[in-house]
Amino acid sequence: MDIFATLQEEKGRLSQSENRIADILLNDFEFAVNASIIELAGKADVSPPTVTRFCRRLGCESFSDFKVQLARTAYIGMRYLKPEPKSRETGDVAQDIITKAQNALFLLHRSLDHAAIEQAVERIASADMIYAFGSGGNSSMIASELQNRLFRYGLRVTASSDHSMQLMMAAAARPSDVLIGSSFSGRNAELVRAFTLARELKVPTIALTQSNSPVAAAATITVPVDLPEGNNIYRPTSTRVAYLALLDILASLVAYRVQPQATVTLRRIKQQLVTHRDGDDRQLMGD
Amino acid sequence: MDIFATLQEEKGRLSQSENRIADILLNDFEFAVNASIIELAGKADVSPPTVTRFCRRLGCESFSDFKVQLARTAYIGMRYLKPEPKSRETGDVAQDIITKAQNALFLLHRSLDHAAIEQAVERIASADMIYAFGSGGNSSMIASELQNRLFRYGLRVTASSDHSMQLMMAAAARPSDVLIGSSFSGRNAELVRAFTLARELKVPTIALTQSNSPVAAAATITVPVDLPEGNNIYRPTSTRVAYLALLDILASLVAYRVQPQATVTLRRIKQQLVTHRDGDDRQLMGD
DNA sequence: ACGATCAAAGAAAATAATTTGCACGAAGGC
DNA sequence: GCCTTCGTGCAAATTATTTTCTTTGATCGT
Repeated sequence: MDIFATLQEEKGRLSQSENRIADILLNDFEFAVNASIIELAGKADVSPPTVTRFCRRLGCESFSDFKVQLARTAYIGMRYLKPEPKSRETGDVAQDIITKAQNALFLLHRSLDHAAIEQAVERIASADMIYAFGSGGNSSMIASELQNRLFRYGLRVTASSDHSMQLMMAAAARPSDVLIGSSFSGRNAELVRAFTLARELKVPTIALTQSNSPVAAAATITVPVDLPEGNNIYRPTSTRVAYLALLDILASLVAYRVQPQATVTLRRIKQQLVTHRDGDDRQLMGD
Repeated sequence: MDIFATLQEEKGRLSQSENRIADILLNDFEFAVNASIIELAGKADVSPPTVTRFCRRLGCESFSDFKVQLARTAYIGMRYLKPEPKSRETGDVAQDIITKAQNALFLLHRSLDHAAIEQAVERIASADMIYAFGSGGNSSMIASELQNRLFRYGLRVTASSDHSMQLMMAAAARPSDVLIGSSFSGRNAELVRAFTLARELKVPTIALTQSNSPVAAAATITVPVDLPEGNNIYRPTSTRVAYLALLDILASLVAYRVQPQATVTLRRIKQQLVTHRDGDDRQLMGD
């Protein structure tokens, strides 16, 4: 499916020569994608047949198939290695932001934990009440977004970005409910406290956060999101885009799970909007 | 730079045979990217040399160069033509959402109106007060996100998703201020009303919305966002991701414009967070 | 209307790239 | 220590691609 993923897997089993080829792919990808098999072989100090065999090993039909696969994946996947943007021109800034966002999506996709997602979906879809917690701009957006998405499917949900409220809500929750908490850093101490309280009360909790973090440790189910961040403080957060995509995935799966209910509720909301001719109605639904 | 952009430009000047080749690229791109020159020529009912000439015309060195370029761009750009996702399996749903989001970013990037962005940035950076308006879940998120981003640079900004408040705020605004309104559909009547009022009061307005829409028409500056939407009502909104990226672009450019001020304010905010050891502090800043 | 001129496109030949088959040598197991 | 297996390169065979040359058909001026 994806060359670099395969390369990762096979890495250990590669021979010396094959490793030299792999190094070129990783280090001078631009060259690799444009080179002929002979040029590539020359640079790696191996014979062309070795390159062919290498391609086969990675699951490609032929060398040219390999190049196409490579070009495909890498347009997205390799840009991370590039340094900071060239200038402050509109075009460059835009390119940088867009590319990083696409990359974040790419990395998210590659690192998704399907089992965790399925567990989380199961819990959410069957909960009597859903509490969505998150603070600090980014995560509070995620929390309210969760509410925004889930209520449409006829689920009972509330969001809070207020630490004190979160604690009180956690105290009020029951084992048939679920707490979903988002923390980009995984170090939101207040959220950990709420999760710990929930655990004592046997209320299941779902964390959307970095793995190996305090928040992750405190949760029943962790859906991990592990992405590198850029270091330009003015330049934000391709991570946020990844979180939104993850939310979309979760919400879509939940929707499928509760479908009959969802269809009815959506119809009712739509009815409501059309009746009132709200300007943004199409978006609210087409969302 | 980008094969499909070039194809667009050259379109008119292509001969019959070359047009047949172009059609195959557009319609059966999967085939085109995997085929040899002979297969492609066969399918287009032309001779291999014609294909070579076609590639050259599009600015490529050779046929294989062409295939690489094609694979590169198209991994992102062409998936729109594909029908709905295959199943409701976690993996397929995830793939669909991620791909659509990446596509939205790709399309956004291609359609960005640099001039409009620069005008908007200029207005925002020099405004005495910024009012960010948006309603209905998606756009209200954009509005609060604008606030979340801009206050960090030491700008005076408030956000509202409340129609009545928006009208009142518009009435209170001055010509040295600016109103920024987001509407995914471009048909938010209340926002149009606020913009119209602002125009009477000579308060400049910036719309983030579809071009050729009522909201766009009512605004002083329109930063257009024109993207196709999927039609699965459970499946949301790669558009939102595009809006967020656009916001990032605007905010980053504004930040550069007001940099000295921004650095000071950011330092102060960070100080504040570190002092209070808020869990998510890194994110708030790394944002 | 006729011929000159030119662009477009294909056929065949030339070239280049890629793959296959085979043989050799080194590493590791018996 | 021998045999097996794997990795590798060489050379030949195959295949793909490009170049060159030629034909076709259209356009334009006389």
